[in-house]
Amino acid sequence: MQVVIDEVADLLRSRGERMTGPRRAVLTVLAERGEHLSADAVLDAVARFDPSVHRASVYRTLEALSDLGVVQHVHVGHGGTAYHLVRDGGRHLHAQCRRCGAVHDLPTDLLDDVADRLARRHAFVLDAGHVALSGMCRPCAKEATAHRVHPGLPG
Amino acid sequence: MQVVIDEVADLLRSRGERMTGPRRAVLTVLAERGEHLSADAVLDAVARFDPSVHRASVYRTLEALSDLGVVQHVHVGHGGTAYHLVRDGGRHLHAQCRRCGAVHDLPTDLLDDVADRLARRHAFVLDAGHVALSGMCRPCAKEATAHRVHPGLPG
DNA sequence: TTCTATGCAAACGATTTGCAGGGAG
DNA sequence: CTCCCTGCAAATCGTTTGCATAGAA
Repeated sequence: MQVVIDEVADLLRSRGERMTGPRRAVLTVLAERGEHLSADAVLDAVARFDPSVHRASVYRTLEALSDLGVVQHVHVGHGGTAYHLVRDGGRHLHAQCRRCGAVHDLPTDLLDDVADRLARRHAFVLDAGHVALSGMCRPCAKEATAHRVHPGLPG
Repeated sequence: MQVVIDEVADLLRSRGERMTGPRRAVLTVLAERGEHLSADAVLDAVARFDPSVHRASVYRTLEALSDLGVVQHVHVGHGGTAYHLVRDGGRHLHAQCRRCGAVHDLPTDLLDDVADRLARRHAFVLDAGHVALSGMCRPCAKEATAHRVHPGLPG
């Protein structure tokens, strides 16, 4: 984890930028929880060990780290954005459950065929990882079915 | 077009709801331009023949028509939402160019195989039409390449 | 010392809500 | 005559920006 911070620090300095407290904090949060976090979730986690870090700094840090290529963001349904460290595996795909909101990682090649078809028949160059596919994870799908009102019953 | 309005009016009344001026206006706009419109674009178009229709009513109307199943929305990158009438063909898919913002329609079956794989191997039930795939249309992809700074050139 | 990044507060754009009155059925 | 829908204004949510200053190199 310290390794991550040191590497990013070098990267920053090589561009005339700086490693600071808020940036260390954001990196730590993203590294410790391998998940996809909203800006707000990052802020919360950061605040837990340094409440003086300001909301705006979190946004600015996430942007700076994105420019560096260290962080990526995914657009998820309903206008949300999720951030995560770029892992060694490189770009991967995402699917978000519209019920519980969780973001799942998917293998990079899942949409390769679709990308081919899009390029060939629809003149469209797909950037598969930038927007999360939408749907429901199995547990939520089950619950949703269970809670659905049965035909014939009141309500 | 009048047909659309009459049908929706019946649907509304069958639920104890009402066909009103603003709702007629929104339906007309969505029917006349078969495109995917943002709430703001709908407002603009509506205002052209009835400026007294309020922004809030457009949002409320779009929501009401969505509940009816007459209108669908798609989430597009960067937090936008696009609305369109449900066409006879039923659910279709969308791809948005992240450069020019245009939303393209795609055949419904494009993601069938992917949906199968997701269900089988990743316990995820895909709702393919609800979020637009992201990428670039060919013209934009060409321009983006052309405008890219060449290595070795200043800038 | 220099110049980037920060905290703060205010601005922002898209969407939502409470309320009293207007109008569809 | 009812009660849903509307216009209006204010609130809300997530994000961005201008500014003076703290602090990294």
